[in-house]
This record gives sequence, C-alpha cells and structure tokens, in this order.
Amino acid sequence: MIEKVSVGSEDIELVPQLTLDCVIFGFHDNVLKILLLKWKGTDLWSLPGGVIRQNESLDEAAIRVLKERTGMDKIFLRQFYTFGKVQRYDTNDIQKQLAHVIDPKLWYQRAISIGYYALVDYEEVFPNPDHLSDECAWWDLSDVPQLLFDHGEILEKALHALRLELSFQPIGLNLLPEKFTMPDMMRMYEAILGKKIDPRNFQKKILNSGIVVKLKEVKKGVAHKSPFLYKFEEKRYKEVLKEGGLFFI
Amino acid sequence: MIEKVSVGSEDIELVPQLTLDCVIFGFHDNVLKILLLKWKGTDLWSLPGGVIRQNESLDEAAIRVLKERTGMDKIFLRQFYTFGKVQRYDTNDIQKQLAHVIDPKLWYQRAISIGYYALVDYEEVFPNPDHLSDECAWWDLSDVPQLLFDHGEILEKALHALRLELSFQPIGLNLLPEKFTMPDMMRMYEAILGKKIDPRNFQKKILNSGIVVKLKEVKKGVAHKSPFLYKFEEKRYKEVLKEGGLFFI
DNA sequence: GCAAAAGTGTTAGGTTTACACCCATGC
DNA sequence: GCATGGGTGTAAACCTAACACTTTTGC
Repeated sequence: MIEKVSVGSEDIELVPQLTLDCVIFGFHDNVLKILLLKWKGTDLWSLPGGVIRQNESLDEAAIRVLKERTGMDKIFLRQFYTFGKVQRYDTNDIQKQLAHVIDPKLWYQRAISIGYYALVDYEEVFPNPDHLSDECAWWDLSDVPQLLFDHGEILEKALHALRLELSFQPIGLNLLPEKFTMPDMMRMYEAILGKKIDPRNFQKKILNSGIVVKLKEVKKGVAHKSPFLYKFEEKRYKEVLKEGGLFFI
Repeated sequence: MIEKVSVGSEDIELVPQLTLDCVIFGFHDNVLKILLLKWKGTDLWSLPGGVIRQNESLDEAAIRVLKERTGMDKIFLRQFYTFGKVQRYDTNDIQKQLAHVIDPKLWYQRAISIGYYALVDYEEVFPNPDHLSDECAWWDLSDVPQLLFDHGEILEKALHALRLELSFQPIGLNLLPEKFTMPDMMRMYEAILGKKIDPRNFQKKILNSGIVVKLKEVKKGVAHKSPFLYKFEEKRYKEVLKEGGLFFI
C-alpha cells in the first residue's frame, strides 16, 4: 500500500488503507451528468478519487480532489457513505487490467473508501485528468459505462443519497446556473427523481414556496417561445428546506 | 497506534487509524435512551466503539461491537457518517485523563472513526462493559453527561440522521417491542422529533396508513385506562416507507 | 371519588392532483 | 405556416390542523 506520496520534493505521509471517491454531478441539456476518468492506455473508466494525507481532514482531502479535477474552489460536497467490505472488488482482475499503470504490489491490502458527492455548475467546470488517467470527461448518467472497482455501487449509493437530500439540501442552488428557467429546474427534479412532473403543478408549488424570484428577462436565442428566467431567493430557499423540506415525491 | 489485538492466543491484525463508534438507541418509559460506557476508575463516559479487524467488513465490525455490548445478534444498524478531522479532540487532555487505563503512546496518530447508530428493543438488552470500562448503562437522551473525545458531536449527528430516517426507515419496528400501544408509538415519534403531536391526528394517520393492526388485547397492570395493543403490519409498513415515507414533520 | 391517562369526531383550510389549450419563436 | 416547447387555471379529492370532552382504571 502507498503510505507516502511525493509532491515536488516533499514526501507526504498518507493515512494507510484509506481512500476517497467522488461522484461529481452536473446538470446540462436536461440530463444529469457525472465526471469520470479514463485510465491511461485503457478504455476503462472510474470515479475520481484520491488518498488521505495525515495532515488533512477527510473534507479537506475531498476538496483537494475536487479542485484538482474541476478547477473549482467552492463546491457543494457531502460525505454520503463509507465503503468497507474486505474484498470490495476482484483484486486479481484489476491488477491484470491496470498492471501497466500501477504496480500490482499496491493492492496487497484492502482499502476503505469514503464516498463524497459533489454538485457543480456544469458550465464552470474544466475537467482535468490525474496522473493515472488520460481523460476526464462528463458522461450522461443514463449511459455511464461499466465502472472499475466497486464504483458502480458507489454511484448507486450517491444517487440514492442525492434523491433523499433533494428535499432538504439546496441542490438546485448548486446544480443550476445562477439564472435558470422554470423548465430547467423542473427537468433537474425529473432527472434526479427519475419521474415526470406536471409543469403546472410544479410551477405553482415552487412559486408558492417563494424560493425563486422571476427576473425581468427571458432566455434569448433558444428555439420556440422564450422562457422567463428565475433566480433563487437563497435565504428563503434555505428556510423552506430547514422547516421541513420541499417534496416532489 | 494499536495494530494488533489478542483474542485468546491469537493475534488479530487491525486496520490502522480506523475505529468505529456506535450510538445505540433504545426507547423506554416514554424517552429515548442511549447506551454509554464508563471508563475504568473514572467518572468519564463515552460511546461504545471498537477497532476494525483486517478480515472483517465495517458492518461486521459494528455487528461485533453491538453484540459485545448488548448481547444481541440481530440489530438494526445504519452507518451514518465518518468522522475524520485531523485533531478530533484534545489529545493531551485525554491522555492525562485516561493514562491509567490506556498507554498514552496509543495516541500518537490520528484516528478516523466510522459512526453507526443502532436501534434495539430496550427490554431485550443486557448491557455489558468492555475491557476498558467498568460500567455499561442506559442514559436518558435528555441528561447524557459530557462525553469523552468528540462523542458529543457524534451523538448529535446520529440523532440528526435518526430524525431524517424516521420517515423512511422502519424505526418503530426496531425501537418498539413487538406489541405496543398507540401512545407508546406516538411518544416514540415525539421523543425522536423533539415535539408534541396531537394524539387524535396521530392515530388517524397511523391507522389510515395501515402500517399497524389492532390486537384483541389491552395492556394490563397499568395505572388508569388500559390501552389497546397494536403490532406492525411489517409488509405494509415497509411498502409505505418505500413509496415516499410517512411524515410527521 | 379523584387523579391520570386513553380514546375518540368534526370542521375549515390548505394542498395535491388531474387535466388541455393557446402563445411565442425559429426555421 | 408549422413544429416545438413555454406558459397558464380550475375543480375535485384528499390531507392536515385545530380543537375538548368522555371513559376507564388504580389508588
């Protein structure tokens, strides 16, 4: 197991057997997307992840990884689960597939991985591969390829957490751009919940709750009728979430 | 840091720097209770916890700890958060307080702790101290003493998770005895949510949902009017939770 | 008999659901 | 002008919240 890593000329001590994995969600073209890494010289994809340094907290480690992959500093991040089966995936199989990138000796011990999910404004992200991958790219949630390790399971659990927290966390604020249309927001809800919502009822409920304000602008340059733009009334949004949530079950 | 532990004549390898802590909830006399340990020769209390062996999963480790502390085998267990600040509590302070029980050298490295909460039927538990404590006892949630380490924060987060999951997990099934009265159940909700509920509205909603059935018995030997007994209609209860939850916000 | 807790119904207000047509725009 | 997506109202059903008195029991 790696217990040190070099950054410039410095050796940095790591917490042994502990890693973290990030599911980075974005929303674009009406669908949820996640950021994946393609391992060097392969067609194999996995979630971005990293190790924990002895002198940083778990959250700090996650922020560091997020910053490295997206270029972004202020990111909405939630720890959602820690994955700790003894044998989280088929070690021999992985060693064979990745032998040219990582020394198989690195797999002599199990690793426990802390799962984080992140929400980012798709438009502001510059995907950036790490030293073991040669591509970092957005994938539509609906056609994510088979993932390496147990990352399929990690993604499942992240989605589940996201669905649950949709009613209690300011998901919209972090996944939508500053100005957005009502259909944008509705489709974000639909994408996360995986079901259709009636647009009249959706609009009524959202406007009633007071969590958004209508701007005196419309979105231009789109085909068909120009939709109005809205932005979040942040204080009110958080109040509503705190006072019991905003449900579209 | 301990990296081995002896069980009988065997040495068991541990995952370094990783521990787990359990918040074990029970419900009795209309209040929520948790199980705490008193450290040998002190008046200091903490949550039950343990280490992770190399050959067991996190869940298995939690089950082992729960079994040791409560004597129970089948326990409702949820992992709710992993605590990983670099300096989770004042190490010097703790070393001084517990020097007579644990060699201060054990604290030379940080530890990351995985938080689990458990729900148990109060009546079925036999509290059992571990080798570092001389008492294992129930405490009313409302008068839990100052806890060692960062266990106060862990308890906070466990409670928060419990509140959130009350609407989606079969909490009642695990916290109440097999047969219970409507006021019992209502007070469980009140204790978890920390607020009063109207008994007429509560009963209406619970009975409408079909998650319990009224038995042809009353609870005898109680002062005042004998209340009817109910039991969960387990299949229906889980269906309702799955289809969007059962809220008393 | 009295104190304490159990049990129970109604009403008003609010929320949710279901449902369909016209409008503005780009091509 | 037509295809596409945006925008909007109403009525019925359902759910929630508010509210107080009678019953049973042990002491």
